[in-house]
This record gives sequence, structure tokens and C-alpha cells, in this order.
Amino acid sequence: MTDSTERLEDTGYRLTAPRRAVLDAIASINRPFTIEELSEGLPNIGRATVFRTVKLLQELDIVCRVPLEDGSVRYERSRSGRHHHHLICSVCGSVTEFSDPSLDAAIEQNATSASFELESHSAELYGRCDSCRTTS
Amino acid sequence: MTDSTERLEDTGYRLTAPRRAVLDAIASINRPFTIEELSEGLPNIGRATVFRTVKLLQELDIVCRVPLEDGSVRYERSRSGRHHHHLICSVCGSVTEFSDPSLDAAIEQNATSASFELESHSAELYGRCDSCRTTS
DNA sequence: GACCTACTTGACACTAAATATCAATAGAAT
DNA sequence: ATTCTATTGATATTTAGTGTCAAGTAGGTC
Repeated sequence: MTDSTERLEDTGYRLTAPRRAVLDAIASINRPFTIEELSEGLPNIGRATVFRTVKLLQELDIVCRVPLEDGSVRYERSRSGRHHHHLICSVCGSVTEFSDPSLDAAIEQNATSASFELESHSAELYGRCDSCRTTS
Repeated sequence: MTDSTERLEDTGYRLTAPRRAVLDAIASINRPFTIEELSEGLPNIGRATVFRTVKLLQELDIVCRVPLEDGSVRYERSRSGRHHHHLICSVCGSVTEFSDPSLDAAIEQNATSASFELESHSAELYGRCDSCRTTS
């Protein structure tokens, strides 16, 4: 979170008390969260500000958007702060990041053969994580 | 759409007038649509029915959900009716389906190495389609 | 063809997620 | 300390979708 505040400043954004509060709250949550959940834990911060801050943090790759299989959305602090994909457990809801250059290459290959100029992409994997798989 | 009605019947769903109307409307739209747009073109059909029917058609792989980069969602008649991925043009909004076993394999490989039991996955490619790329 | 019954519909209320507005507030540069 | 502009909070509004339930109808049966 310290380097998150730095990243905010470096990008020209103001380091305000509400933004610090949102960053702290995100740092202390250890699971994917909804904005509502985050907002409930921050009764002194306006709901709109929480939405705005999370949107900002997404742009800075500090937080990432996690689309669930049912169409709902959660957010999570990005571990890597860089491009990655997700393994999303349908049992416990845990989200694991991974990167794979060969997966990215396969995606680029498909774009190229369709004469499509790729700007970005997403890949989400849904299933059961190791511990939920072995525990059930 | 004829085989869509067959697929409805085969699965035990009733072939009702509203469902036919929704199927016809989808067949006549040649671009990704929102439920609102679809519903506007069907003033005699209840909004809830349009939502319900599109949800049903998704389950039957007749229609597919297309998540856009900004988090909004559109729907499109599935050409293949089977598992596939999307090339989504950020200029004209066109959506092209593609399948690639080697892409699927790369995804499965990642799940396996994380001891993750893969149930499903999605991959969306965003950028500029061939005609928008060459026209601009 | 009439009948039955479960599936489906339509109207409407409601929820959830997010954005728009705008006066008031407060970073941070000087 | 002052100033200027980004940011905030409160609230209204939008968008996308679901829940409820009485009324309607598809399609199998006699």
C-alpha cells in the first residue's frame, strides 16, 4: 500500500484522506470484495467516493476486476500489479492470479490470423481450487 | 431459428408466441444487442419475458453473452452454438466468434499446474477488427 | 374438439451496481 | 497563508436484472 500511495502521487492524483482509507481497507481484506462490502467497512467515506477510488485503482493496476461466472463482479488487490489472468474457485470464491506467456501468445496468434489488431484481452478460469478439490 | 425452435422443444420447453417473437427479433438483428434494445423492438412482449427468454437461450447456446471491456454486457446470436471465444471490436462493436483447441489447451495446462479443477473458462479479445483497422 | 394442468406470461415492485450533479471541502504548489 | 483546482459527500438517477403472483396458454389426454 505504501507503493500504492506512491503510484497515486506519481500519476498526479492527490493523496487524500478518503483515498488512504480505501487503500487501507483494501489492504486489510484478504478476499475478493464487492464495493458494497468495502463501503460498509468505511462508514465515514461516501459510497460514490469508494466507487470512484476503486475505479481509479483499477486504472493504476492496484486493484483488479474479477468477473464471476454468474455475471456478478468482485474486486481484488492485484498481487503482481501487472497483466494476468484468474483462477476463480466456485466453492470458496478464492481468486488466484497467474501469467503465462504461451497463453498470451496463443491469444495473439488468434488475433493475428483474424487480421484483428489486439489491444487487450481477458481470460478467466472457473472451477475448484486445490484445497476445495481435496477437501470435499 | 428453425433449429432454435427445435432445440427449445427437444429440451422440453414450450414453444410459445412470445418465445417465437424473441427468436425472430434476435434473428433479424445483425449486431450485438442489449436486452433493452431487444425489448424496445418487441412492445407487445413483457420486459421480464424478454430477459427470461434470453437467459433460456443462453443456456441452450443459441445466444451468447458478450462482456465488453467497460464492464457492460451485450448479447449475440451464437453462430456455432458451441464453446468459443470472442474478438470484440472497440470501434464498430462487431463480435466475431472463434475456437482454438490450442488456446483451450493452454488454459487447461495452467489449471493443471495450479492443481485447479477446471469447470469452464472464458476468453475475450478486445481491439480493432480488420475493416475498422484498414478504414481508419 | 374439449379438458386439464403445469409451464409461461405480463405487470409491477424491487434490488444491485454504478454514474451524474453540484455545492462544499481540502490537497499541494507558491 | 493564500489560492486554485481536484476531490468529496449527499442525493438523485440510471442501468441491468430479479421476485411475485394472478391470469393465460401450450400441448398431452380422452
